[in-house]
Amino acid sequence: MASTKKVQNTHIGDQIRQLHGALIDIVSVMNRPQRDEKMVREAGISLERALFPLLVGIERFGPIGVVEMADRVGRDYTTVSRQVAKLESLGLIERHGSVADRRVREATITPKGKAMTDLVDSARERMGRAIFASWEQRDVEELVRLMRKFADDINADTPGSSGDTE
Amino acid sequence: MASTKKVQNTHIGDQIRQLHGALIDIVSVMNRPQRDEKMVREAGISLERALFPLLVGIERFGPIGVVEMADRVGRDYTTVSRQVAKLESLGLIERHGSVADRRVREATITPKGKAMTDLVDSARERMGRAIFASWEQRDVEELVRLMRKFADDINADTPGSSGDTE
DNA sequence: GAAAATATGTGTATAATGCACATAATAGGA
DNA sequence: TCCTATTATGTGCATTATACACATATTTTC
Repeated sequence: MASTKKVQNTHIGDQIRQLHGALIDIVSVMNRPQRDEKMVREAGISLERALFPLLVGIERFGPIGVVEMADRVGRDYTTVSRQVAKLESLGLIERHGSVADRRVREATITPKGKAMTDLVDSARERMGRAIFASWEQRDVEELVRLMRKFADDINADTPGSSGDTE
Repeated sequence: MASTKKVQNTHIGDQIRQLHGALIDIVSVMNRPQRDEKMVREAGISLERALFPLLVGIERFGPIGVVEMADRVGRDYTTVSRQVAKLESLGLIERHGSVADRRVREATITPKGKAMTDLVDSARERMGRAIFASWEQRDVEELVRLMRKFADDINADTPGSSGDTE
């Protein structure tokens, strides 16, 4: 029991390091703003760098309030408040007071905003297809399954929005 | 839900969407600055938000020049130039002219900087252990293997540093 | 060796960010 | 019910981050 556990402990430490390394590499590619921005600019629309993640987040998680969104992107909610207002003024999102809680002004993507995220989505899908073309179907399925599981667990492990203040 | 395998094209599109969603969730957790910053602050050191990714990148990829680093984090190299200079003035990294190319001033992490990244590393390992405690050993191995494979392929697919400049 | 390309750095204007503070709505207890 | 604490949102303001224009040093190419 003891010796097995010990070996396993060092092993999992190594695995966590490897996993983190892979994530850094992936995010590194995702971070290159040229891809998204260039594409969007070619579509005749210009959007500030910091606004894009918010637009994508609203498309994905909307209707969503400012505070929850801020927690997701890891920025102060006052910052997000301004940026969401900007997205609204650009006509890319809409906001309506929540019926359940009238303090919340829930943001939803508009068709105009959706058109922009669709552009990026299709580009991402093209890239994904190119990458997975050489993969075993089973490996793709496993990657999706395990990545989803990992995301769920890491989210569950995190106290989320309320436990981490200060 | 739908009958599997039949239309592989739509299936892979769906898988890519799921994968992207999982990645967003994971990055969302990684993005929460509270964890890293709070920990570092508790260690008696205060470090600006934007400097941390650079420090981690230098620890991981160093010795590395400004331009390559900028490409990795997706910021203009003039921005990175200033921030790397700041890290240097804080004694967290060192820079020496490359012998192969004297234009390049390669940045390397110092023991003081390493102590900071080690703090975060150990916190990440603790979190990872907590999450994977309930996982099948085989699933962990598969996640690591496939995530690494995915990172490699996505990096290979990307033209890298030079092919994307406007 | 001259010209083009590359790595780095600085000046400057603009955008982003966060803190202090304010307002409105909800929740919970007396 | 009223009173207080909490939460969601927004604004004023100072600071930081960012990127473009420009400059310098070095390498590469022809």
